[in-house]
This record gives sequence, C-alpha cells and structure tokens, in this order.
Amino acid sequence: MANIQKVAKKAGVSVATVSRVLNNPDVVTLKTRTKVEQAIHELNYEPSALGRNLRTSRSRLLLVLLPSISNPFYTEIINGIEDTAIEEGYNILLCETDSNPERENIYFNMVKNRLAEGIISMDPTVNKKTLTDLAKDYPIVQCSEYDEDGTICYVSIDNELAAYHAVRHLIKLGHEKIALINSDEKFLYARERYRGFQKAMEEFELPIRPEWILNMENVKFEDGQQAMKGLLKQEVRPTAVFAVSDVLAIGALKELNINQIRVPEDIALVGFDKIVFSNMTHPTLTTISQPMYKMGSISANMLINKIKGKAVESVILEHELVIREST
Amino acid sequence: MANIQKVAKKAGVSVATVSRVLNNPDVVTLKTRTKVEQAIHELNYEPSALGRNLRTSRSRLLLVLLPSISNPFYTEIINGIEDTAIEEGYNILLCETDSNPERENIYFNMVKNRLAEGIISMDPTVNKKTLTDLAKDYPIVQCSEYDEDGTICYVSIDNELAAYHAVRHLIKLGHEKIALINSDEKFLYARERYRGFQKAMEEFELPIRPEWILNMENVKFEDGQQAMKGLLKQEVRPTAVFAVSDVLAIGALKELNINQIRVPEDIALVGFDKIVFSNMTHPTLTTISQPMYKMGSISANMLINKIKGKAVESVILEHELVIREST
DNA sequence: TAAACAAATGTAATCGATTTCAATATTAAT
DNA sequence: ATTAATATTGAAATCGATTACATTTGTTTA
Repeated sequence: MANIQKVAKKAGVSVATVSRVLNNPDVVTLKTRTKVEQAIHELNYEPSALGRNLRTSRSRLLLVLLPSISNPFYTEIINGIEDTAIEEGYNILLCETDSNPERENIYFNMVKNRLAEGIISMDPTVNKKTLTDLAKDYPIVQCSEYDEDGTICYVSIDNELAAYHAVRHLIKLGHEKIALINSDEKFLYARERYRGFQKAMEEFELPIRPEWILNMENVKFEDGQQAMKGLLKQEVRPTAVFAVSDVLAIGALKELNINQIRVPEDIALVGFDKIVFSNMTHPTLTTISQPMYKMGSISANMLINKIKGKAVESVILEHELVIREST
Repeated sequence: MANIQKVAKKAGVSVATVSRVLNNPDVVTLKTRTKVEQAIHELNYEPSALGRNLRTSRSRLLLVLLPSISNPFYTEIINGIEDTAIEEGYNILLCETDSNPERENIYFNMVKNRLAEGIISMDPTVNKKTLTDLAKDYPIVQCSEYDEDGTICYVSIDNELAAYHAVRHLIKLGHEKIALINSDEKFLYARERYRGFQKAMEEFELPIRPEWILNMENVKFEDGQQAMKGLLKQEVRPTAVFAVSDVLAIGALKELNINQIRVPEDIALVGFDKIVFSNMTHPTLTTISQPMYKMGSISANMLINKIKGKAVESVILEHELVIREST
C-alpha cells in the first residue's frame, strides 16, 4: 500500500509538499501540485486516517448509543443526526448497546482512546454514573433521554405535557375509564408520562384505578399484547387505553383485533412516537408525534459545538397530538 | 491526557515495559507489573487506539453497509453480525448509505485509509463496479445480496426457490389467479424471485397476467399499498398476492383492510422476510423466513477469515415457509 | 545588478503506541 | 565461584501523517 513517502519519492518532492497538496493546495505551485497529483493518482494513494488522526488528534467520528436499532423510534432521529454530522464533516457510528454495560464500555473506551470524538446517548438504561463521569472529560449529549440532575446536556420533549395532552384528548372524547400501558418506572420518561396521565385524570376528577396501570418490563410488541390481555381479563374493562409507545400500542391493538373488539368504538387507543408502522395498522393509530428528525439534528449540533469547545444548552422541543382512526 | 510516556516515567520504567504490561503481561515480573499498573491507575491512563492501530495497522473495526436502518429486515442480521464480530474482538460500524453513492464513498474511504478493516455490504443498490474494484484490495463480503459474476463472496438464500415455494403454497391452496408485487427488476433478488414465481406458475400451467406483475420503485409500506390499489382497480381481481417483502405485503394488507376485503377469504397474501411486525398485523402474515441471524453471523465470520487471509467460500442458506393467518 | 522580501519547498520533530535488538539481571549448571 | 543459559528490561526504530522552522528559489525594488 502506497504511503506518503512513496508518493513524495515518485513525484520527486518532500513528504511535506505532498501533505500540503492534500491539505493546503493553495500554497504549492501549480507545477509541483500537478506532479504530486499525478503521483497520487498513479500509486492509487489514499492518506491513512490513522496517521493523520494521530497527529491532529481528531477522528471526525461521533458515536450514537442506542439500546436497539430494531426499535423504529430511533430511525428518524438517526437520520437527523447523520445529515447534520455529515454536513459538519463528521461521520457517525451506530452503537447498539443491548442495554449491556459491557458493550457500553467498549464504546465508552472508543472515545477515551480517541477513536471517536464524542457521544450522543439515546439509551435510557445506560449507566448514569459512568456516563456522568465520562461527560466530565469528554463531549457527551443525550437525546430524547436525560438525567434529572442535569449535568449532561440534552434535547428532549416535555414528556409530562405530551402524556397529559394524549389523555386529555381521550377525556374530551367522553372517556372516563382510561387505562395506561407504561414501561418500567425505572425510566424517567415512564415516570414523567405517568405524571401527565395523572394530571389529566385529576384535572377532570376521574379516578385512577391501580389495576389499569400496567408497567411492562420491556417495550416490545409482545409486551403491549400481554398488557392488553391483562386488561381484557378484568371484570371492568376500560373504554380507552393510552400506551406510552406505539410499539406497545400496536401490540395492544393486535390483542384487540384478535378478540374482535372494535377500535375505537369499544376501546379507543392512543400511542406515542408516531413511528412509521403506526399508520399501517388497522385502524391507524392516534399518537403523539415527536420532532424526531429535529431532535437528531439538534443533538448532533450540540455535540459538535461541545467538541469545538462552545457552550451549549439543553433544549425542550414541541410535540404534537396526531389524531387518527383509533380514537 | 496521560500517555504511555507519563506512565513510564511515573512507574520508573521504560515505555516498552508499559507496553508489555498492556499487551503481554506474562513477560514482565510481578513487581514491575504492579508498579506499572499502579501508575496506569493513578494517571487514569487509556492507551490511544490511534497510536496502537497506526503501529499495528489494525483497527478491529468492521463496516456494515445498509441502505437504511429503518428497514426491519436488517435488524436480526445485524445482531448476528455484531455478536460474532464482538466475539472475535471486532466492533462494527453501521453505515447507512441511503443508496447514495457519495455516502458510500465516505465509507469505502474509511477502509481505504485504514480506519476499518473490512466491509459487509447489504446494500443492493451499491455501485457494483466500485465494490468489485474495492474487493480486489480489501476484505469485502456481501450479505443477502450478491453479484452474478461472483467475484465477491456472499451469504444468501436461494431466492428463486423460496419464491417458488411461496407461490406453490398459494397454488396448493387452490389459487389460480395470483398476482406478484415485486420490487424493481434492477435488483438481482427481484429478478430471481420473479423467476421462482414464474416457475411455479408454469409448473402448474397457470397463466401469468402481465397486469398482475407490479414492479415498485421502492420497498416501503406506501409502495405496497399503492400496488394493491392498482390491483384492486382492475376488472378481474386476483385471489392471491405474493409480495417479495413483508413491508410491501403489510402495505398491501393495509389497503385490503381499508377496502374491507377479507384476508385470506377474498384475497390471500404471502410476504417475504418474516420481520417482527409481520406477526402483529391482522391477520398475521404468511411469509418466507430467512435465517437472518445466521446470515449475519456467517457473513461476519467470512469477513474476519478474509481479513486473516484465509480462503472463504460463498454460502447459500435454507429458507422456510411460515404459514400464518393470511393464507 | 544587488539587496530585500516573499513564496515555495525541504528537514526534522512530533503524535502515541509497538517491537526488534541489545543490555542487564537472574537463575542453573558445573 | 564461574560460566552458560535464560528471563527482564531498555534504547531506539517504526507506523504515516502534519507542521514549525530552516532553507532555497523567485520576484521586486532601488
């Protein structure tokens, strides 16, 4: 493989000149520049990013931590991150952590040992302590997730308000018996969305029945289905269900379909996230839309600014209630 | 940031010894080793991967090229790749190309300039010429896709046979009027699956109606929905539809649901890929299952062997017809 | 034409590790 | 106790680029 020495020799110049042709072409005369370019071309030379990065200590690589790429919620965010990153001359590395601390560590080490310049974390299960410690020395931002202590910058929505809007929508449609399919309360967003639910119910003086509050360990389709199974078994059934993610809602909808329960006539359903699938179900799903692309692009910008040493501030973005057939 | 020199100085040894403690601890005495480990710990030292890789010219990074992470088809494959890669001491970088040659080039350059050691390509739209050229100098394998000229190693299934099985299944159920929702014939798999369709139809002496062969430009939900719209408009409607991907099938199913056409009573439907969502539709989707995890893990193994300089051979894996409610 | 200055190029240090080879310390054998 | 053999350690070269500084070349100006 050709290196800069060979190019220099072939072109009859010094390595410094070759480097200049690569990085600062204006300062070298047209004549030598063409000579060098010729040599580069003939040797099929590609500068080694390793050598370059070692010297400049910049890899132009950003890590994006997410628990699982199979969760469609992340795809739009990633598009936003990627477009912005590329625009700024960075590439991104998608890191699936599977919520596994060992795997997280691999990626944390990549930034520690300079293979990457910063991290955008979207993993709600990531070890907060490790992340906070790391954030002291390295550029890190959080996207859609955040810590309550707030030492790490983030971009997110107002989960409580969004959940409040979803539930208020159901109440305004006349529902009084409303169930909540939530994820595990160890997640901040789960606690926040519960508070939104609670707020709406209290505001309209509706009772919250503990047996209608379901906290699922995971947020896969099956969990939503399982949750709905649990609800349907009860003597008194709710007339409306708010699921804190579309994936859960779609699982729940599946169970409703199986039991030939009409949606929204018998039971209305609201999801959260507005993933692509949510428009492919029958009926289509009413849901809360997060500005995912924007969240991604803002978080990428935040991180790049942090890398550049600029001061950055956390951002809360607007959400939107998307009313479709399921309510 | 601490480097190996500082550690050496602090421990009162040479940098060579520090390096040995890191990479070959057995050759250094317990006494000096503990001294060095102490220093490493105190300085919070992390060896720079850049320096190390430059010297060893190994980055232990693999690129995985895919058109779009939002396509659920890839998620299981990626899990297979990732598990195998990590087991072998490699990390993977997911590269979304958006079928954009410019973006492809960014990633090709990463292996050219040694940031990554090899590529697993799952992108059917990738520039074959570029990829073939690159494969001459760098380790590259294809997964689920392949070239007919066969210069690049691949792991895939027998698309023609799989499609044949799907269509034969419909025929055995008594269907004679069968439509095909295909993707663009520029893709090899599209041509192969068409041949399987053709073979089954000819074997059972059923006519192939050109107006029932739909080639969609993309393979998103909307394309499937659009295709079904086109089929329903025709004077004579098919009684069964084979879609070459679950995503297309789910879009088609959506349109059937909208028009209150019963599945499978009025129209039966078969998909392809067995994505997770195919079991969440109503009715659940009959589909062809590919051994996705295995495909991923085999392709990762192939690539790593190639990197190690071993000879590798292409592999064709078994598929399976999964009969569910839609037929 | 020579001096003064600017532009172009080259030399060599540098980034942070690994690794060969030489030097030294330790152990074993006589 | 001396030598031979072996185990540890260190000095310095190396990977492939960038870049400060030195040197050469070219251009202006008096």
